[in-house]
Amino acid sequence: MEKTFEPQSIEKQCYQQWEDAGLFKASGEGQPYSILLPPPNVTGSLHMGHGFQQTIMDALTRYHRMKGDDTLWQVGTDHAGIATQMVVERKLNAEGKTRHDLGRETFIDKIWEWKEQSGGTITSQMRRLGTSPDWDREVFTMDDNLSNAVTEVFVKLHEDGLIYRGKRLVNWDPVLHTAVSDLEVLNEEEDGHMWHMRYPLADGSGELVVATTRPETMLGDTAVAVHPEDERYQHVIGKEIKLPVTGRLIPVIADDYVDPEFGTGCVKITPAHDFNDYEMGKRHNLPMINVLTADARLNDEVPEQYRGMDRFDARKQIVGDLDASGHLVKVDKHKLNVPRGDRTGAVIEPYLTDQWYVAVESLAKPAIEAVESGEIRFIPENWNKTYYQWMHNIQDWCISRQLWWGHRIPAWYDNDNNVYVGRTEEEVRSKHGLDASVALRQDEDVLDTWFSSALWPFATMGWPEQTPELDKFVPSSVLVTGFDIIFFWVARMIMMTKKFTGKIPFKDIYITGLIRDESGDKMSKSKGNVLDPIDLIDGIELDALVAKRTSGMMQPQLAEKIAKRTRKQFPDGIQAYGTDALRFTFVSMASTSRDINFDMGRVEGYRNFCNKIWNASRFVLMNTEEHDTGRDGGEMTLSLADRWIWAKFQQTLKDFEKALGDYRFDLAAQTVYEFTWNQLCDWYLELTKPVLNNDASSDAEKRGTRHTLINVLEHTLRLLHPFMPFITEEIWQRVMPLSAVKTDASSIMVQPFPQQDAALLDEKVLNDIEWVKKFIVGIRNIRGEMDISPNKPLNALLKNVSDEDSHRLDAAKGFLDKLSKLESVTVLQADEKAPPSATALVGEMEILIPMAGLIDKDAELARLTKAIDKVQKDLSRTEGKLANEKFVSNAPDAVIEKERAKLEDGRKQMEKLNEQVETIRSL
RNA sequence: GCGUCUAUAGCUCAGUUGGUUAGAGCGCUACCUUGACAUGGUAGAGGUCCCCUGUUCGAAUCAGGGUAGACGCACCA
Repeated sequence: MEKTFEPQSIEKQCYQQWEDAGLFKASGEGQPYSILLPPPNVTGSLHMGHGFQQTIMDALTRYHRMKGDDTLWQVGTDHAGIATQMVVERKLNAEGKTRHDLGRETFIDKIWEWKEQSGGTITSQMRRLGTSPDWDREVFTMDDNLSNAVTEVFVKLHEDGLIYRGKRLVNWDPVLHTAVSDLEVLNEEEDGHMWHMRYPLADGSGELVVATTRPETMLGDTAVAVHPEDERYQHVIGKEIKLPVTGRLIPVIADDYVDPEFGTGCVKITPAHDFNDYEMGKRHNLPMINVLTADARLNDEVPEQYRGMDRFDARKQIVGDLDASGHLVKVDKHKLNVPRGDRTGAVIEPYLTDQWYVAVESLAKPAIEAVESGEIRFIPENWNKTYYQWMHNIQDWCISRQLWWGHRIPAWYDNDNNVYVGRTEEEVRSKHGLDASVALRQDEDVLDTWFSSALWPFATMGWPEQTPELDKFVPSSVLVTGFDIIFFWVARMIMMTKKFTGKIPFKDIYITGLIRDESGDKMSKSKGNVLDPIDLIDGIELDALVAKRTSGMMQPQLAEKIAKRTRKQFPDGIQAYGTDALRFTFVSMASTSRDINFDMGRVEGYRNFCNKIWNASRFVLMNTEEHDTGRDGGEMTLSLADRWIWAKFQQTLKDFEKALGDYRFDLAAQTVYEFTWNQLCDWYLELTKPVLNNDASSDAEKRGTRHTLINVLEHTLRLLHPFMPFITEEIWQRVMPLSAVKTDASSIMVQPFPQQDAALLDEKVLNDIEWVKKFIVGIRNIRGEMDISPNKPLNALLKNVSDEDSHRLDAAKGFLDKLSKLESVTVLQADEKAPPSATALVGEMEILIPMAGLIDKDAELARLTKAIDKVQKDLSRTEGKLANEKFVSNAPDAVIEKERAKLEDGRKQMEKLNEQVETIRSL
């Protein structure tokens, strides 16, 4: 094996072999276990969030596959209507064209072209990450079978009266020229103004002052409202206002909605351009005057001088005109929430249009119950509150989009605008008896992307066909996703899957945190703090990284700052850490917290961990290759250390599986890291040396230790495999032939996961080695603090040796001599006097290292004083507790027992330490 | 306005139903090229567990109230 681990040399080849061998497919045997990949944007590329979540999904998939489950990770991509259309449109714009220049058909062809060209990016990046979904089942939301499912669902919901078409106020994105759902609108507080305007009464008897943040909407005002009990305005209710600028007459109405305390207590009402006003308009049968065009210019409903003006230009103009005519009272600065489209950032306008809606109330009910009953479980649990809050207040879902890229709505209109819904035009014609003489045209709109995503759990399994997969893999075992799409996606999947299959879509919903940069900022292009998972795997030169972060920016003026920051943070670019290190970093960061600050230091640490595994394996192979490892039998004697490492392995395995069951990947990672590095490498490998490098060891002893070495490593590789697939595969291929494993299988990934075996968890052995460790550490400690070279052999004297100590000493003598470099160990008799020494305590046994010529008196005194302080501190606490009668009478016996033992222990230690101090002082 | 979350070492984070000497990684200090590994080893330093009050024999952990921050939903023109 190479001296250092070089991931890039093995990963790609390894993956290819797995995929070629068809190892990612469900086995068809065992309990079904399945995970749905949240379909990424087909033309997107992998970001840290994907890397994070997919690593988790892959770890679960690999784990369950090894456990023998019938494991399917269903993969696929999403057409991402708005996002994809925007990308292609932007490319067109760069050529000086718009989609309208091309026309619908040609434009859609262009998008398909773009999909062909860049559609493989994210799936090939997933392969770099080592993910193991069943690629043969990969689907795309616009594939025929998924599109059929979409149509089927639309038609059925329409038949059930749960999809309807209606003219309503919607959130309109004037850049995209489409309606968007409530969820796609972000409200942010921004600085704005409040304009106070004077509205004269038509009869000349006075005026009312109204205030607005959007003065241009006054052109569409159809009333002024006051509170019905507002004494100031009783006399004007029912009178008419002569609307400035337009001269239109509008009524003064009374409505509870008006807050008399706010402003003047008079509100201008614009039903066609404000959601609250719209409701009031309906209550009072007010006319609804739409004054805007689709791109938010003023339309022909307004006085001529404003027609065709952009809404914000018109705002200035109108304010100016009102001022000039004396209708402007004042302008105040005002903070307000501005609704913006989540894709475009454009200010959203409430806009009166015909759209398709899903009536969600009846769908929401079973979806809420599924979570309330515990059938579906959120992890962490508190997310169900977020879910309930939204579901209990859910509004009908506007599903039509005035886009071209997506599933076209299966509805047709005749020339009288009668609407017919059906799977095809033929079906519509035959169902409604419309012959060829009736011209039909299909609805121009497409469906919200999330409409098709909502069907993911069953559409990917072949629905509406009744397939075996539908039976087996619905519900799936766990959904791994971010909290940002609980409403967009998770809730809607639950509703749709319940409605169309009667089943829940998944049992567990594991909500991951959001990956942020090292200081907690969201990673974004404009902040220039984005990390590409592939760059962490392969490494990237500084210049290339800077170029990447500063190219294609929406705000090029930020480029310089970003370049500077990047050069400062990564003066040497980013090293190639390899996939396994990155994956281990991801799992180790997956705690319950909502934000995860990505720390490069962790990746480096886990790269070192990979290297550690690599080198430990080199050691094992060096000592087992061309040796008898007992693979084919032969007498074996296991050393204390051999039995101990198996016990430790079992402990680790148990903790690991518990953590994984709780979705605590961080704890699972920590457990295996601690075992591998601190137990296996730091102790066990060292403890094999006294056996293997000792001519006095018997063949059976050597065979036993070699057998343990190779097989514990083999087990550890399988334990680590779900998190670190590549390095474990690479090493396993060399280790397996020496181990007890006899298999035809070509890969570790289809080996069984290690089995828990309580019989190996030998408490006595665990305690014995703890004693050995304490012994060795005690001596190392003396060396460290006394400045005695680690190489200098020492003679140790032992005092106060119990029978147990004595047994342990016999069993572990070889370990002790070697690991703490002892020339001799002498047990002192009870009455024997010891020479002045440095001391370490192992329980009650004293290790004495005679000081003659070695040890500095003051240093030893200082060391002892420190030890005494520590013990004393503890002792006083314990004494205090036990002296407290309330403690003794209230605390559980076990706790009291523990404290008593501690007290006794502490006292004995104190005694020994004090004796030592006396001895040293008397020198 | 309603709801959720966070605060522990210089940094990034763990800490199970209340009982630990409050831990890990990175960083820091000293020593060590010992035949797996300097991407390493050994030993160490480093904490007012955000603040206050309470419950309790006992609180990082539970309750109440603050402070600072993050987020979601709904919003008064």
